Amino acid sequence: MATPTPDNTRDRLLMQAERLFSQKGFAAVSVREITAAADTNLAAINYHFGNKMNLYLSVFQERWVPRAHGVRNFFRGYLSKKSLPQTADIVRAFATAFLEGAMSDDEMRCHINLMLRELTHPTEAVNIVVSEVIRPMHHDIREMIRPSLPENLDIEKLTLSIFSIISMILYFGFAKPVISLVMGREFDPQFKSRVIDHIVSFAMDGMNGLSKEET
Amino acid sequence: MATPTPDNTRDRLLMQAERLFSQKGFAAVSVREITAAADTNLAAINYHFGNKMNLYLSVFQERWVPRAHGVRNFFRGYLSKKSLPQTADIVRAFATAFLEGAMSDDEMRCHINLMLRELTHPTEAVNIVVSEVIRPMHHDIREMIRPSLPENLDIEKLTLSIFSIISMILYFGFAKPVISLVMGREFDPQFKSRVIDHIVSFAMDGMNGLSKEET
DNA sequence: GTCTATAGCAGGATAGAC
DNA sequence: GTCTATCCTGCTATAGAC
Repeated sequence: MATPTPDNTRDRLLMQAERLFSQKGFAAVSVREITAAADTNLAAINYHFGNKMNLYLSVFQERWVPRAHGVRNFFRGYLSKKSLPQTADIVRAFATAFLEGAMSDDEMRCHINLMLRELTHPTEAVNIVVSEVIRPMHHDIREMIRPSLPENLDIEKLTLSIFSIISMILYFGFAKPVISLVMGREFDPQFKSRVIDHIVSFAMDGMNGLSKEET
Repeated sequence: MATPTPDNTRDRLLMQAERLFSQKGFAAVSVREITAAADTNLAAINYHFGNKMNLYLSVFQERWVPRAHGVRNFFRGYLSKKSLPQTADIVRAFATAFLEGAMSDDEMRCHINLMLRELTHPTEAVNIVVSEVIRPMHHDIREMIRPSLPENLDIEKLTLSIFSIISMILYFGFAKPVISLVMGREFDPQFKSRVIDHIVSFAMDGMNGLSKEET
């Protein structure tokens, strides 16, 4: 099975809570709904996590962060096939890790939804998201790309470009339904790889500007 | 005053509802909170809108859509200064309309939050968002840019590029706090105009690929 | 149109048996 | 660790006075 149901109550609660929170948001999910989905009793959340908010934070600590590390490892594994990765390889690895690697569509949607919710409407969990994942991710990419670029490069420009790449990957990840609607095309594997090609070529051309001297 | 308090109860409800829904989301806001903020009684929402969900939809119809049209008008006004707008002008007008034109920071944040929430967690309101705003916006931009591009252009590529531009503008709009955190820099007007310059140059270079012949 | 009062129910949390 | 029973608060929605 892709996601075997844990035999331990605490883990079942975490798993179902993550699924439901990512679909509906913190406020829209009741503890009754979670405990029913996890096939246990109403008191289980308070016993294992103290309260609902603490369960939400635990979802980030114990499920979201490890999965983000999974994406990071997929990204690194994808890159390690190349002996001397060029910038295009790095961007492709990153886009691939998010859009078709590392996990199933549903899992990715769940993962991105939780993150987006925290970015648009921060709770305490945003600190985990930024410090454990977003900041290290930026650091990784920046240091990987930097060697291919001029030494006197404006670091701020590079960082803005990385944000641009992330913005595209996130948007093409979460706005799939809208994109399908506007383009009149299913988001099937063929289209997905077309999107990745687009992101890579758009980003590579976009980053050309980094090497140009500008006053 | 920037946002004069309407003397009519219905409009006060719409105004406060929009503010609160955009900050916390539909489920996290209670009708008590809205009616209190609108300085009226608990029954007012049911009287004027029937129920809470209908109030939410009315916010989109009567406040969100008109404001989106305001952004569109700002965009067009900005462009009309140029007699023959080039693609760079169009992208700059679009980014400027979202990031520093048309409305205050708070109003823009409110506007984008409502939209993002619908894109990531659609309710009935997503139909309004896509059909009234996103689709027409794509159409406008596509038809404006097209004359500067080769006739045999792959329309799908152009559409993907427009999505990329939108993704950057949205991301730089909603992830401001995270960007400030990662870059260690305030999102002041100076930085904002730097961001717009970045988006324009990244997008222009990114779209270079459109003219190139590719098999 | 506006308000008070309240019905009727779902929410999170807890106590205490097993 | 697990469960049932229950508390009490807060919710949406409505009835009916003014």
